[in-house]
Amino acid sequence: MRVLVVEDEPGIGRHLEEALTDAGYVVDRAADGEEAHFLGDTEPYDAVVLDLGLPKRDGLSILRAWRAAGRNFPVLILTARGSWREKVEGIDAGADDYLAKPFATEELLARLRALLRRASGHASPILRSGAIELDTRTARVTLNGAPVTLTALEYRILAYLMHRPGQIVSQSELTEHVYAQDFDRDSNTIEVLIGRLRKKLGREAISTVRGLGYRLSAPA
Amino acid sequence: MRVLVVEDEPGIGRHLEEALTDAGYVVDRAADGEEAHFLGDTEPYDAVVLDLGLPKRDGLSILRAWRAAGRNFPVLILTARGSWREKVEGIDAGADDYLAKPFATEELLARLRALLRRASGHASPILRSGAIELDTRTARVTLNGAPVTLTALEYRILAYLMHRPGQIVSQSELTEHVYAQDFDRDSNTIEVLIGRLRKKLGREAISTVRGLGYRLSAPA
DNA sequence: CGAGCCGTTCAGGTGCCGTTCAGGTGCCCG
DNA sequence: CGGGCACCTGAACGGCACCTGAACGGCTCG
Repeated sequence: MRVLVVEDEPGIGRHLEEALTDAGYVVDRAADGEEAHFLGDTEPYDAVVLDLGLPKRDGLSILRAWRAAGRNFPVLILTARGSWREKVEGIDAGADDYLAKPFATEELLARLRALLRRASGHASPILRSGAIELDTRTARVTLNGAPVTLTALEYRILAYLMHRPGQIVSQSELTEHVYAQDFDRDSNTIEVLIGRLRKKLGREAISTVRGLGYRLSAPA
Repeated sequence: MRVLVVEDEPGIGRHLEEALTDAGYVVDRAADGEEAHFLGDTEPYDAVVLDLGLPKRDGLSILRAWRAAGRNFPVLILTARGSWREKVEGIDAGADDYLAKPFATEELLARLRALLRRASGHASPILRSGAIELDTRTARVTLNGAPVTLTALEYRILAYLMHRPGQIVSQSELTEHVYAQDFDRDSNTIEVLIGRLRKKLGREAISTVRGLGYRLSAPA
């Protein structure tokens, strides 16, 4: 899952970046409004953490611009303590959740998980697909109840696929969501990793649709 | 386990701090309402001991604010003798237990252990994970019944891990809960201590999840 | 003041894993 | 039937996250 963090204050920003990276997300960071606007418009994020009160351009106006342009990733806004006016405006502008500063990092992680879950239409933090089960809270995967150990990248790829069960996911979509900006393109890393996932989860767990991409579970 | 003590009277405060530190907790201290509010909002405490009747800001309103913001660490409030009104209000505001002043230090420690235990979903004051057993009352650890002597920091790390069995705990999460505020970051102390724990408890007792953190007991 | 304990630092080592590469397989086209 | 393209696969590499042994230095206690 790839997340954009928009936060001008360096300290909080770095802290967020680290916490999210620790949690296994791919993180891009924007320190001012213009950069944020551009990145949110061009890169396919799975969620955005947006601080209001930025230099160069107000967070709310960026959010409205994104929504007007049809960008519909979930947005979690960070507001100053107790300023409920901002919360209301934020919700109206299209935010999905808000958190008052200062906040506990663990709470932000929990809410982010909830947003990602809701955005992909799941009710539970545990994703299931056939015999495969993935717990987004503990980053654990089991096959027929037996634990499977995955590497960090294998896990990210599987998690992305399981958020879109049955859908075809192209290789380029995968690389965009599993890596940060600027990633060398012509490489077959994804193919290798898909291969390793199949070895661990069973060949039929992931089917390939020639010319289009990959899909979870057999076409049957 | 990291605990916040909110107490304005210097004598009692120092006494509490010392007793809790002796018992192996990491203690932060707040002497007035504003500081307490801020710390509870920003730092990831495992429990809070909260005296009502503070300068600058009332304890109950702080508690309500924390709860409204979704902070759900267990809170033990200290009330004046026999003022059951405060107790009722405290429970309503989201306290988990109360203790009348003056109190016996032993009792406070016992109740705190109970709160921490409940918060992490354990029924017994004795935590078990495979062959390892940790008694939170006496701070004793045994491996296959044989006593193991741990240093203070080793014990804290192990206790935190055992409160979250099977979950991945990142290095930064460990430092946040095992040390007080402001701790020099780029250092490999945690790695060294994990290494020493493994030497005492068996290499497989703690498994490392590369890039994410550590976890108790092998995935098998 | 000296001894021992313990948390921390440092330097060097190890092994994992993301990546690359070379060659193979099977599908689709003519 | 043959060639080409998309994808697969086993092996190997190399960087970096993590490990480890040793030494340091602050602290407590006799």
